Amino acid sequence: MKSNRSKFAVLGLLARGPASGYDLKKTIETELTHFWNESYGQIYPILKALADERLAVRRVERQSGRPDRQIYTITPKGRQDLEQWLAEPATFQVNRNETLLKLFLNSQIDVASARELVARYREHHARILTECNVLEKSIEKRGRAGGDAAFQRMTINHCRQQARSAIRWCDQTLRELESRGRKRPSARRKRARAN
Amino acid sequence: MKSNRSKFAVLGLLARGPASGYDLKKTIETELTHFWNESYGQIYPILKALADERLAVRRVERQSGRPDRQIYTITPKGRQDLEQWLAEPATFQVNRNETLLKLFLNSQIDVASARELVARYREHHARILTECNVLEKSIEKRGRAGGDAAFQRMTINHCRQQARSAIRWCDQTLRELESRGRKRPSARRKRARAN
DNA sequence: CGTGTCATGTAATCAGTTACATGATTCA
DNA sequence: TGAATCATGTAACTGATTACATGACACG
Repeated sequence: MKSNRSKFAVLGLLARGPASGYDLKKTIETELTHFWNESYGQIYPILKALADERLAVRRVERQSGRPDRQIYTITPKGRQDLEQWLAEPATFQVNRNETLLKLFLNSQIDVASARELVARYREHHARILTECNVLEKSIEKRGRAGGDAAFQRMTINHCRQQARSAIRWCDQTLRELESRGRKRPSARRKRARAN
Repeated sequence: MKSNRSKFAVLGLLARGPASGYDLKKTIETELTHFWNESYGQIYPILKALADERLAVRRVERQSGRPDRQIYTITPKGRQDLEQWLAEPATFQVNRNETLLKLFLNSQIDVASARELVARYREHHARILTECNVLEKSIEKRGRAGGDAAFQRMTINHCRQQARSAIRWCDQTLRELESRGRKRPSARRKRARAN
């Protein structure tokens, strides 16, 4: 482990209250979906490591009929480490975008598949947009007491605005592709016609 | 290798013309920077693998004074595989956003560091924005003959619009944080005052 | 004389996903 | 009866970065 982002994601969620690995996964999949993800293959080993480092303690919640729940609670030391990490500036890395890569490389190929590519991309972001709206409504309803909800709303706004902007780009790009498709057929189609 | 995205990124760039690993890295760092990246640790082994699979052929360009260049040229089979991959729909994965994660987790902590976080995020996107403009000018100047430039411009537009949208979000969020900072001090500051 | 560029490659390590194993319960 | 949910974990593997090794030349 070097950057440890997953570790602090887990630790940070524990700071909101005791939880099991299963719980955490649920939370990530609902509240953080659009800007974070973790698999069980990361979560469970990390929880174990947190306990080893005394950043969290583990307690077993017995259940009948179904597997016992392993509940982790953050320790003061855990909180301290977390705050330290939160105080450090966030790092940035390139967001790889397969759609843009394909579009870029498509130049040699054909306009129809470029259109297809962008259309799918649009659908994807339309889906995200509706998911953001659903999520926002759900936090409105349960109206968390803490100032917590405001921060969550900020993250949702970010995702929503990015999605909207992506959709606008798609529409504009589709228009461009359309006019291109009419005006000058691609190299590939030219080749096909020549045969 | 399962999804092989890096492999096709490399192959796709070779489709634009013969190049060395060093060349490819350069291209990625300039033309694809905002939506793709590859390290030498990926590029060189991939080039070797492409040659093994006959998707590219390798030739040595002798140089005096400096190391020989290993030039790779895509083969017809390589082009075929590439086109197949391009025709497949792009996959989507969560774009992990460390800033949003920290903001989300910050709820418990303090408003000042949240502000700092967003301010840095803003700077980051302002930087991207200017880089996009520089890049666009550079492709305008050299005015590639092919329809190539249009596709590249599309990818630049995407990145630019995302950056603009991010900046707008930052401004809006900073305003919100400011009003919060005045109205109700965070839990942490409250604790500090209580002592 | 030091920094940056040109140029290629490998090994070690980290980060992350997927597949597999297990098994009871609930709901349609 | 079959699918989904609850629940935890490991092993194998893929994907990607970083550090290391090498060495000449150009530029200020």
